[in-house]
Amino acid sequence: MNGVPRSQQSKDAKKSAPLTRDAEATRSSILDSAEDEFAANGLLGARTEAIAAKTGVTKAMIYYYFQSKEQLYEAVLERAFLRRLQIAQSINLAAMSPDQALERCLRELLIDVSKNKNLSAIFFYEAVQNKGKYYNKFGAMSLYGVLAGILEQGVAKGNFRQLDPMHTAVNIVGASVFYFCTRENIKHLWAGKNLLSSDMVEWHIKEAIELIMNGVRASDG
Amino acid sequence: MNGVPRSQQSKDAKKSAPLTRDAEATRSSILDSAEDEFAANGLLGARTEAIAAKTGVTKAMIYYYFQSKEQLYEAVLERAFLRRLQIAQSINLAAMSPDQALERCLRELLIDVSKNKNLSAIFFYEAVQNKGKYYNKFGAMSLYGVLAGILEQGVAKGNFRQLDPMHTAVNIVGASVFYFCTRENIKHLWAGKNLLSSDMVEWHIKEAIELIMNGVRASDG
DNA sequence: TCGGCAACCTACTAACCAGTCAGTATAACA
DNA sequence: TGTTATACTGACTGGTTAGTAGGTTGCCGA
Repeated sequence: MNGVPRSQQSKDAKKSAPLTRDAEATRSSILDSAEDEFAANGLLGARTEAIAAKTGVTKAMIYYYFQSKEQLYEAVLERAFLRRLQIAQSINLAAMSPDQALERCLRELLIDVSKNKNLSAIFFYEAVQNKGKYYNKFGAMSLYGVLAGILEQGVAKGNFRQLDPMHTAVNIVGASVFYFCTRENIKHLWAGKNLLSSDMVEWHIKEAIELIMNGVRASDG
Repeated sequence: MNGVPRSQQSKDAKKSAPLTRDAEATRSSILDSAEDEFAANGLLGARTEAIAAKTGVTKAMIYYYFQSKEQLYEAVLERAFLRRLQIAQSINLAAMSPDQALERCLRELLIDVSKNKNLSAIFFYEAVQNKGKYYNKFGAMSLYGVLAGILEQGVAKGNFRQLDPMHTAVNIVGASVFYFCTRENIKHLWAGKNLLSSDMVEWHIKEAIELIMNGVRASDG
């Protein structure tokens, strides 16, 4: 039974259990639990005791690895954004037409958000509750810049209709992530179905991309 | 100096001041302050002391008029949704074409959300943090039903392309309200401009409606 | 002009929560 | 086998917060 902390050994493990006395695994495990807690309740509403309990360690461990609740939150954001950034940078958008670039960019965003169930809620809490205070350190807003750039080029080349790139970029992100953010609220529209199941996610991606691509395309394109 | 509670008299009034010993005015004034506080921090993060201070009364008054923080929250939701419902019901959508009905519906929603600066944040917190627990009492989800109904008819009549009405309704709401929810985070995209100013709101409404109407319309329509 | 009640306040409690600290257990190495 | 660094714990503190008990003030009717 190596790999499970004493307080959780021989019990039903709640989450990815850290290795016994494995600093790196414990740290990572705290980050996992913290991500869940921050996604559910935001920085303000998150309880350090709840994070500790979910990890299977005592609250003191949080302060052993992270100096404060705030710094733990920043670490969660940083980890989530490094993942996103790696995905975004792996695509060579410059080589594509605006049409292809936008669709590829959207599909990548939607897949990423659907895979990491906490991403959309953390993103939203950070924007609404913290007003982007911690985000801006990680250059997270670059997504809008990338989208607006693609849209601007598309307008110039005549692929897209006369639209405002920045407003449209914001509205596109809204159309894409709203489904994930509010999934617990809207799921009864589909009779309580799990909106993160692969068929529902695929369906959303299809509908979102169709709405957006038709929405930006020039009518004579 | 009638109309101002003692604790706020001869001071700089912070908000809509209740009348002295005017129960109805005080109650309404508490609701105003509570709406601000809940919009900023959610049910969990809201502080009753902050609501009391903003109103210019003591915390005990909140419990005099409302039995608990939770019931105060429900009262705030109810008031906000009665306003929305009245607006929605004042339009005779049945008499319009799907195209007209959708555009009218969206314009009305966007104007409403832009006028009540708290609406989008309260909506968001309720959906994400409370998972719609309190919403559903007021049939607030009817918005999705109305939109999906219009879309379904539009598809049947051939005005709109082959789309899924429910998914599209959700994505449309996302494209419309995301701007308002995240306004404090995205405002630096417009050099810190106030995104609720009338020219910015009009611009957003124009861009959102164009994106959505083009997004749903049949290409041969 | 006075009695009663509705509106309002002061001062409190019990519970909670972020953060600390003194100390214990364990792995790894001498 | 003993020493040490580090992972880890339980029990605590100070500050905060939802909610309450009981007293005070001002209005209105008789």
